[in-house]
Amino acid sequence: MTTQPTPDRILDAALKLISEKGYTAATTKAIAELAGVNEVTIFRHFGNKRGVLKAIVATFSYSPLLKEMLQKDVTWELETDLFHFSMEYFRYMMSIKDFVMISFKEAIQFPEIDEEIANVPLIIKRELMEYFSKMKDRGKLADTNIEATAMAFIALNFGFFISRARLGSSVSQLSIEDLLQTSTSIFSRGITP
Amino acid sequence: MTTQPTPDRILDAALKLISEKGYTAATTKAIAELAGVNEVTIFRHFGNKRGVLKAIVATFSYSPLLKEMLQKDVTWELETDLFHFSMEYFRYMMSIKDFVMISFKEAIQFPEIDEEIANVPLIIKRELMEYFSKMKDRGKLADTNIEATAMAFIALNFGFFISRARLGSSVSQLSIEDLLQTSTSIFSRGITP
DNA sequence: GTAACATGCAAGTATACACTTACATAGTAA
DNA sequence: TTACTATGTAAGTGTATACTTGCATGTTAC
Repeated sequence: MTTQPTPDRILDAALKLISEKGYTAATTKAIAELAGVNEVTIFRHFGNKRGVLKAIVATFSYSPLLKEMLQKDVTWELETDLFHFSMEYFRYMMSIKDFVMISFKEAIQFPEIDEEIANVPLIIKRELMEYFSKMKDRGKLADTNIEATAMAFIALNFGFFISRARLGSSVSQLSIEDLLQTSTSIFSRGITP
Repeated sequence: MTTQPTPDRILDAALKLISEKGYTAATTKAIAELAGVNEVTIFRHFGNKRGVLKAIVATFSYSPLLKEMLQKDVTWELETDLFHFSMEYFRYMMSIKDFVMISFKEAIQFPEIDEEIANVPLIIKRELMEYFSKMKDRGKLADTNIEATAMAFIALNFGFFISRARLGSSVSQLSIEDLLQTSTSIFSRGITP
């Protein structure tokens, strides 16, 4: 059994507690306890509490991974691509779920976090619009406003993610796969010429 | 100029500060200052800080208003109804925006709030499913899974609301009306037989 | 073996916070 | 007037929090 290095354990614990309780309510004492280290160790590594948050933000900083992910495996078959995109998007967002939750809680007090998260939909919007443009050129897309179409698709997937992340499956027992299957089917039908 | 009664002013100030900073970071001192009252007055009215939150939750308690709103002005013309629904939903959510934000921040620490908010999609889902069922009977709906369809439509609208509430129009300059027009058009096209 | 380093432990400081108490004051109702 | 109610003011209490300091201990690198 390999133990994680101390700073990592601290960041993991902080991520969990801050995403659950918010920055102010997540005390350094509780973070230290959860990480299994002494409270002073936190200050030795990160200077002060804010330094811990800054380190968390740094680990989530925008990576080209997202853009890459979106461009991978394109088949130029509308429903296939939209479903694939939705699944990838959902997986990606779930992987940064705790960070998204922090950004919801601390957006006003820590604008740096907000910027980091607000970037995601912007990147996705650009990629989607490019994809839709090309599909239009190929005659595979009805004559709709491309930006609005992209925004609608983003809203749809974002909505699914937030519902699951916040409410779990209490609203609907259906699996994400089923839900995304249906939604992308409806959506692609709605924008097919 | 009529001044609001003291308890109301306190609740308004608390709603604003807690929705911005979260429960722990919104101090009673700051709430009192914003409300223009003395700090002790808060405790005289609400006992303790938690009492303030409880009072806020009470004012947002589920009213039959939402259900009523959803059943009003149904024309049994798919696109018209969906657009009307989306606009009403958006307006309603915006009116309780601060409360939704609090529920995002304090869900784990105050389950009562969570229940209150988690109710909204449940009610809407039920109403939407009933509407879709009837549309199916009238032969105006393609043969899709009704629950998944309702969930997709909810996710779509929820996504738009959260985007606006959190990110404003930084992601897209298009007006909500335009966005909802496009999205409902796509959606209704996608589920029309 | 020894020096450097990371961590634990114990104790402490200053501050901010929720909340209390006692008293003064102004407005309202009988 | 009198009595009551709502609020302000001033002063305080106990606690929790972020953060510091000094010293002990164990591990690693050479």
